[in-house]
Order: sequence, then C-alpha cells, then structure tokens
Amino acid sequence: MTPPPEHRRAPAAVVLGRTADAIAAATLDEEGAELARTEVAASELSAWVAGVEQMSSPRWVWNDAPRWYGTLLADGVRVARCHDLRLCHAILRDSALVAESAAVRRDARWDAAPHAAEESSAPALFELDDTQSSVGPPGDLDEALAELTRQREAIAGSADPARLRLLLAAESAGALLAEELRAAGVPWDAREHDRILAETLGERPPSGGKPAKLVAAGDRVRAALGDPGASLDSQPKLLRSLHRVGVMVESTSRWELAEQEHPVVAPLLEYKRLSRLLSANGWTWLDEWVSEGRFRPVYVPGGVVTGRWASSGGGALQLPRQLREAVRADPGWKLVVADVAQLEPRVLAAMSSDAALAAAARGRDLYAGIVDSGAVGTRQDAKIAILGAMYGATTGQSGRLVPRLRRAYPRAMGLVDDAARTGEDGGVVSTWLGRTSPPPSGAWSAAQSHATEAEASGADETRARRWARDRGRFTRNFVVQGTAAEWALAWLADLRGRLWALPTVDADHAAPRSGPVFGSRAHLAFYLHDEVIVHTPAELADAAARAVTDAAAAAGRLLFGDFPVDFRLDVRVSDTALKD
DNA sequence: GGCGAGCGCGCG
DNA sequence: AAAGCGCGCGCTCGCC
Repeated sequence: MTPPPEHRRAPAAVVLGRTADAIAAATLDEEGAELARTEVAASELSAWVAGVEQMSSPRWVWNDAPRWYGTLLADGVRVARCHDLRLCHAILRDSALVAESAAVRRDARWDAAPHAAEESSAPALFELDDTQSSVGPPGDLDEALAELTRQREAIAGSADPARLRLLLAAESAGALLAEELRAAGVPWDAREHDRILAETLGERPPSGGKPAKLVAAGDRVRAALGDPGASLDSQPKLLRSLHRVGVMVESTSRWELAEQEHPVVAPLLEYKRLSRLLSANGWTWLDEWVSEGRFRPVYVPGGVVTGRWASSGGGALQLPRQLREAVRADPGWKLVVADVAQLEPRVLAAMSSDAALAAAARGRDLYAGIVDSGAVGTRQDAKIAILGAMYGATTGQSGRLVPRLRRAYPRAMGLVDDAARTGEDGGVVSTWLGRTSPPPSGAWSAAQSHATEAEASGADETRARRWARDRGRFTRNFVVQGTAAEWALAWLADLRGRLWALPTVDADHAAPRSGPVFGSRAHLAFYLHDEVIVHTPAELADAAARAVTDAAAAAGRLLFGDFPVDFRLDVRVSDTALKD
C-alpha cells in the first residue's frame, strides 16, 4: 500500500543537534533517510518543537534527554516519544544480541556520563555553545545522525531486532519520564515534614545545633557507658567504648547491637535512629530539596548496570517510610499510590516459563501460593527462600530453604542457577529484552587464570573461588532485577500515555506548582523500582487508578505475551503516600 | 583543605 | 535475626 504523499513527507523522526549559535534539526522518514534540514533559533526551539509535535508527533532523537527536555517542559512542551542516543548507545554497546563487529561498539565518545540536570529556570540553556563541550555525549547534528545510523545498523543486524527495539523504546520513554518527574515534582508538605521532625527529634534548634531529643538520647548512651565524654558519631571510638563496658561486638551495626543484653543498647539504637533522620532527611535536607511544595529529585535512568534507575542528590530512592506522611496531594487533588507485589519472582516465573511458579502467583500473594503448593510451610519461609534463590544465599535459613524451591520450581530455579554458573565461569548474561551484564574486570580474569597455574598458593585459589562466587551471585540477580526493571519501564511508558489521555482540568482546579505541562492533568510524581505515585485531580483519581492497573496488565502482555502470569498491584487512593 | 575508603543505614 | 542482590549519602578518618 502506498501512503498518500503528505503522509510520506511527515517526518517519522526529528534529530536535534546544535550549531555554534542555533539548533539544527533533520527530519527523517521511516527508513532513516533524511527529508529536510532546518535551523531554528535557540529561543524559538520550544515553540518550534511544540508545532512539529502537534502536527506529526515524531520520535525526537537527541544526544541526551536532560540536555533538551527539561527546558522544553519548563516552556510547557511535552513530547510523546524520543530516542535517547546516549542511553541506547550504552545498551547496544554491551548487548549480547548485537554483532561483535557492529560499529556502535567502537565509539567511546558516546560512553559519556549524562549531562547534569539543568535547573528548570536556567534560561541560558539553549544559548550555550556546547558543541565543544567536554561534558556529555557529542552535541552536533552530524554526530547525532552518524550515531543514529550506527545504532539502526546494529539493531537491524542483531539477533533479535524486535526485542532490542522494545528495550530501546522503553529506555527512551524512561528518559522522558525522568525529566517529567523532576518537572512535576513530588508534592511535599514541608509543614508536615517539620512536624514529624519536631515530634521525633524535638523542635528545630535555632542555629543548626542538635535537637533536644537527640541530645537526650546521647546523654542516656553516655550514662550507660559511664563516660560523659564518649564520642557516638565515630565508629572506632564508639566500638572501643562498647568494649570497655563489656559489649563485645565486632561492629556497631544495628543488628549486632540488638543481639546484646546491655543497658546501653536501647538508648544507642534510639540515638542512631534519631541521628540518621536528622542527617539524612532533617531540616537541612528540607531547606535544600523542598521548595514551593515540591521535592524535585534528579533521576538517573539506566544509572544501575541492571537497568534500574539511580538518583543523584536528594536521596530520592531512599525516602524513609517515616516521611511518607509529608508526601501530600495539593488541595482538591489525590495521590494514587501503587506498588507491585513480589515483582521479581513474578518476572522470574514469566521469563523462565515456569507454569508452577506462575500458578502460585496468580490472583494472590505469591508467597501464600508457594505455601499452598506445599513447597514450604509458612509465608515467611517462602519469602526467605525466594529472596535467597534470587540473591544466591548459601547459608543460614535461606540457604536451607532454597533446595525445596529447586524441587518445586525447577524451571525458574534453573534459570537463575544457570545465570550464576555463567557468571562464575566469566561469561555474560542478558535480561529478557537483551540488556547484557558487563564482562568481568581484568583483575577478576587474572585472578581466575592465575589460580589454575602451578605456582598459585592456596590463598590465591581461595580468593579466586570467592570472587567467582561473588560474580555468580551478581549475574544470578542481574537477569531477574534487570528484567524486572524492563517490566517497570514498560509499565511506566504505558501509564504515561494513559494519563496523558485523561481530560485536563480547569485553571481553578489546577496545581500550578506541578509546572505548565502537568499542573492541569493527572501525572506521575514518583517512581521507585516497583512503585509509582500519581498526583491527580480528585475527580480523576478513579480513572488514574484504573490507568495504573491497566498499564500493569499491558506491560505484562508486551513483555511476556500470553504467558499466564499476573502482576498484582496494591493500589491506594489517598491524600498522603503513607503505607498502612 | 581536598579526596577516597570504610562504615552504617535508608530504599527496592 | 541476617543471609544473598542492587543502589546513594552522611559521617569520620587517614592520607596527601
């Protein structure tokens, strides 16, 4: 079928790059052939992108999403699709699906770290001449076009182009979403945060000193140690103080202290709890990271080798449960808080086609299903056994339970056991969609080969074996954690589209602090591995909750087709992100 | 005074 | 109880 001419001329993709004083854009057709080239003044870029987006909704191709999209969003421009060259390069470079000879593997300039996230208020972004910048991947149009060509060739020549396309689309959607999450921010009630701090630590001290309850806890510890001058914040000193009063621990970690019977233990654990809250998420954090009712963390898509996101600054991925009450919808808005129950074992069931494990998970708590199958006796045992199987536990209760799972779910356990063996042998493993683990380091390989030589000492052999097992546990977990991250990206990408399709609200119901794009509509506000928070006008909360659930089902089908595994969500509509 | 390592602990 | 995976960050301390 021949499409009408006007459709053929509509660009399938637009590649953006920079010149010394403007933006250069190339429009491409479906096959990647260049249709036209345009120059746009930097100050006009957002308006130009908005127009093209409305007309043809192309896939925007750029070197690095943070470099482009933050400013577009600040200008009120949202795009539907992109291809993030930096992120896709990293995947293709390492993927076992890609031919060894592929040119994309050999251009180290695209191995660059991401650009630091721009302040959304930075007006000079598009004025900067960063074509010569030493930070981030190459910035000019011809470089971007050349890299895109290399990537298209690598995909087309790969062992599974369809999977890779899915992975790269999901990764790129994540790149968009990371900027959107930052633009919208987590709705944060600073007064509630302050109330929690004051209740736990005592009132905020005027000049950055220690709050009263922390001081009091410290005094109780020093009294129990019989040493008014004891230093509690220095691990070596604290350890010596504990030894002096007969608490013979090897570390000062919480779990080891908790095993001890001594009057110092309770106040010390309390002191540690308060001290942690103050230093990690106290008033200093609040001042630095929350403004105008929003926490705007910096997400780093693909920041973890497995494909999980990392974060940079603000500790976005470590928000303590204690502070969830400070996550609070704007007036007239609601939060939809949803997390996946037992994501990783469900993913493992699907990727290994383990029908028995999938059946245990279907329509219920997966751990309860394992108990019902008779493999283990209690829910707690099931949880410990599953975690042990995915992490490679060999000792303790977990190590004892894993063999029972191996009998009950041989396909699932076979998959992770194979991944571990491959890693121990120095090989690489891949996720369901083709993200591949890094090869072993030079030191690792040298240690392994040295251990087989005649002059190797027993210590050499012991060390080599330990490193091999360490790597086996890493590759064992890589396939599951990485595939779970792919499922989560598919979930997010689908949800992002569903939320965008919901109606917008009138200006008098808007949440302007979520920015010009998202202030008038339900939007994603937070994402953490297997959990999302949607901030939505109250009247759309039910629709948003349905979108979250429907997106999870769609993600399961997209990755695993008809394989009968379900991804159960706990979904709550509430004013706060508090978990029960 | 800057920098990296080690510790400990928050999250999944 | 932690064990077995993946992170980021604040703190101290030794080194330069």
